[in-house]
Amino acid sequence: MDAGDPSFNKSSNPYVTEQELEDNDNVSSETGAESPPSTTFNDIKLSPKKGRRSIQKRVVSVPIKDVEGSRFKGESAPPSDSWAWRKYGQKPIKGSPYPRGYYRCSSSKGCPARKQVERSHVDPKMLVITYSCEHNHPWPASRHNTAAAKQAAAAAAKAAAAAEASTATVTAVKNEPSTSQADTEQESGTEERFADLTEDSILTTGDEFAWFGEMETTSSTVLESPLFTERDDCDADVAMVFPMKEEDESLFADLGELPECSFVFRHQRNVGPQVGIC
DNA sequence: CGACTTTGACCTGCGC
DNA sequence: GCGCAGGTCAAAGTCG
Repeated sequence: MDAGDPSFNKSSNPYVTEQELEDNDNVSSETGAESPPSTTFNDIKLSPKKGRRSIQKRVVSVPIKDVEGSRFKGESAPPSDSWAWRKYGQKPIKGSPYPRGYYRCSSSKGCPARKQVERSHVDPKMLVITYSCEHNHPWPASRHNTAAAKQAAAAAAKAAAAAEASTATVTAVKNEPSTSQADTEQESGTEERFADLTEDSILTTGDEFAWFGEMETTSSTVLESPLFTERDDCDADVAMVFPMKEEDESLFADLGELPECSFVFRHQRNVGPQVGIC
């Protein structure tokens, strides 16, 4: 399945919403404008630019509290995900009071993945993360397979403890009575997203960009959130089911060996995130 | 000591 | 062609 397949545009994350983005400049404002207290994915398939090959992007917006427990307390602290990222630049963005941080995947040599992290200037409580990767480039082994990975994992472990409280941040959004329009929209939207979580919403195997979804779903905050136990939808195409921490270990072990093999994340009520392996 | 962040400089695309 | 803005590079400093 090609990354351009419509199914790619849907995420397994029940809290994912999708938006059509024309370009990067719209990313922060668009996602921030909506600023639902949920994760937002946007897939962007860019034409070759600057002599680069086709680049795919996915935009994720996360509540900034999710990352407060991490070591990054600056303007744009990236939430922990399952890969190692190395910051290689930061630039002030015109029209935004917050700088944008540029991160490169350091999970492996030659890793093409990059991400940009910035605060939404519309909603400073939201972080807008743009993942990008060259199309057709296999996703490398997770950071767990590298020395840096181990170091990062150690740091992540620390952050995880600190992030434990932040997990409740997301949870509270779902469980507490809505006090704002945004909350109301988010909650109703959640149900819609659940309903919309069909076959098409699965990041299918063979799609080297399934990791986009994976990255977010493996975010410690999101993964541990009871939000993902809300899903009540069990399909036979789920090959494997892991408790989150097990998933972390098993998934990454396999990833390094099967870069071409993507994973399908499903989130089911009372079960938690699920991983499908082709 | 290696990996990381910071930060100013440089490069490139785009609009005028 | 010029200037602007976004993106990247690379040296220096920091951290574990």
